[in-house]
Amino acid sequence: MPKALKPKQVVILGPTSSGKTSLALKLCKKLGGEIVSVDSRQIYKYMDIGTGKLPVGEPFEVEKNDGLWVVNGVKVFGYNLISPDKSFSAFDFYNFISKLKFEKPYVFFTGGTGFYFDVILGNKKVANVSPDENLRKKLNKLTAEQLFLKLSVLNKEKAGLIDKNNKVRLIRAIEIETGSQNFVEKALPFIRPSVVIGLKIPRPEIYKRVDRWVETSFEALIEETKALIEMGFSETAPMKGLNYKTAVLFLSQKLNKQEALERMKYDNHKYIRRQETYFKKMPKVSFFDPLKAGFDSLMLSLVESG
RNA sequence: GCCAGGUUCGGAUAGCGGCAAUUCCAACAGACUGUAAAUCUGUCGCCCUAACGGGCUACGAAGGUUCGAGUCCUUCACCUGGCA
Repeated sequence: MPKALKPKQVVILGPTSSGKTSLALKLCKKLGGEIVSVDSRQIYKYMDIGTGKLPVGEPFEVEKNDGLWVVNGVKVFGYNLISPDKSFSAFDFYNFISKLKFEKPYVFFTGGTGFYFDVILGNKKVANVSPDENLRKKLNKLTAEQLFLKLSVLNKEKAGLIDKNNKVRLIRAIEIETGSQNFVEKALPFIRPSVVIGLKIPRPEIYKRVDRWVETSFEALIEETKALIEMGFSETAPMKGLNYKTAVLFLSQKLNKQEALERMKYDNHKYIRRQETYFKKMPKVSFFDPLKAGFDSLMLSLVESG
């Protein structure tokens, strides 16, 4: 067994279809490295196609284990952690990666979930109050207005800052206030990357790329969704998210193929925009366009010197 | 040829005398402190103003009625359905 190395940490973030995984795999091959997927959907088992666990168009040799895939000999942590009916939070993700052991000189944290990055980088504070499903269910019956009122009574200051229309936010805020007497909110910095690479492709180009992905993955996605429904996961949260929700509508014949493809493309465009908005304000990110000439060698030298 | 229905902001749709005009999609901008591929917000004819606001141009075309017209009337053009 090699000694526990302190690997060099590199963050690669970018919207869907920007080529994060391809880049990370290339760099791992060249430099010796492992990958941690920072992605709130790739954690689910049985959801490989729709969450884009592997870049399309290239053949891969893959060994799939829970929590660890080996892709062309490169370890990828963070895939297949749980089944789609289980809930998983940013905090759970933090716990998962804080237990990982690395054996290579480099580790690439690559993904598209900005919030997860913020938590593991320590950019965002988290409170030590666990989710309370019963409370959430109860609160969910109230209107946003009622929730806001409730929060105002509990913590006026927080109520002043919160988005009054966002029930999800309001419920969590109330949960924190009522959940525990002595909660603390603290940042949990886990990684200190030497470089933070942001992938950014001009809109028309990246839209074209996802569109192509949607077209080529559609049939496989439908098969995957069918299997998920057969396993009894149709009512789970990830099935109501990007791509899968549209696949479900197609399978129940609420949309025809043309409509489903269009819907899926638009949803992905929207998602890309939301990701870009998030990444834009994250500190210390250097953005690069992977479509520009010399990108691969630029990345190589950046990572080595960083 | 006759009868009926339609033509509205990139697409679809509401509107039945006070309208720069509804809603959805697209597009664009943004929020996010244990659901984050989720959830939520704003803008969306042109021009001026820091803002309240103001000006201009617009609902197939041309006329008309009216203080005032997507909205009513007339004619024309195009599309759709029924009868010939």
